Amino acid sequence: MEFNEAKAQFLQTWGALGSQWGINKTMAQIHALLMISPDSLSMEDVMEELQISRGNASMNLRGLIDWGIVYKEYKPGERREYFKADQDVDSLARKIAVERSKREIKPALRVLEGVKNFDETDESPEALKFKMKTQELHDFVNKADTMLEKIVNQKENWITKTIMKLMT
Amino acid sequence: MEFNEAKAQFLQTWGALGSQWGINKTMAQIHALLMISPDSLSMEDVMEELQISRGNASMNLRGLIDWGIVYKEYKPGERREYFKADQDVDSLARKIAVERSKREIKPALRVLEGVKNFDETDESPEALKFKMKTQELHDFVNKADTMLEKIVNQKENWITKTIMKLMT
DNA sequence: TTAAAGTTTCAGTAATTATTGAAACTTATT
DNA sequence: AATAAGTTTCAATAATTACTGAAACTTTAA
Repeated sequence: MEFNEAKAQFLQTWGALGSQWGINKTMAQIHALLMISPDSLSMEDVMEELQISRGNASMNLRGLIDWGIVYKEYKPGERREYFKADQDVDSLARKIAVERSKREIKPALRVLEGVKNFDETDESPEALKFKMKTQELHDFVNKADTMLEKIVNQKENWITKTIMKLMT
Repeated sequence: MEFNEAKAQFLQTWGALGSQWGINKTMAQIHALLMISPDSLSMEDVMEELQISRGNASMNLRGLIDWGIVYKEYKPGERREYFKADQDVDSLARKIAVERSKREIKPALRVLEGVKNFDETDESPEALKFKMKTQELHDFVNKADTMLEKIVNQKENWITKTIMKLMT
């Protein structure tokens, strides 16, 4: 296997993994590309490598910057912007976890809170079961979220550290 | 807020959460519906409640059974099949975690393994960086997967137990 | 062995999500 | 202040993914 083949397969796989985990394919691929590039890349470079349009590149680069995992870089004397991926895999994962908690888990928790005690007077079996189950789910999602926070808040190398703790 | 409103909102939210986490909306909604139902439901019931077609109901119920989180039930004397959700939220999450690891993480790991040592002789800066980064990512994904396994293998109430351990 | 009750499959269609490409906008340079 | 280099936006379109509905299939029971 030579370099370009390996690279294509990697970009492909990382893109697929991304879309399974809620990040769109192109965004994941751009990120992968920036991660393996020794130097930062211009938007043109990204468009060229991944064969995507300017609009697509622009939107997804912005998305990555919003996630806080890609930075703009300005080269002295150069007009155009260059992009660079956060090189630390741990910090990458930490940021993703924090963002997804904020964007998805926290809002869902709020809905569950609202819904679980909807009408104190309704004591039909359906209503009781509903209250019970939504309470349970709320507690569960809440615990999972708390766990995520704890894992993520170990300063560096959190995965290793957490595995260590779990080794008992 | 009265029951039906709360229920609709819950089904809605759980469906959205599902699709963000890689389970399709209808599948997540059927599952949610079965979880809050005091009795098991027939396919007709599910179709009726969620206003979906027979084909859709059939496929997604099968999907849920494949995930191992919904069971068929046969009522004595009755011809039709009834469906029932696993009632234990912990075991639900555990099964999802195990399945997703099997279906998505493990295959991605295999690709990363294949790709990270593609051509021993290529020592261009691009190739070196690529090797380094894919190695790093492989190690990371592998550790995350191991962590998931460890968390999941604590027999019951794994979230609570894991949080306890992390309390240090 | 036939009919009735129920379930599955899948081609066609609908809904959703991602992408393009060109125009509008911004910023720097002469 | 006009031009050039670069970036962003967004309506139109393409690609993907999910859903329908009817036909084919299976199982049970008369």
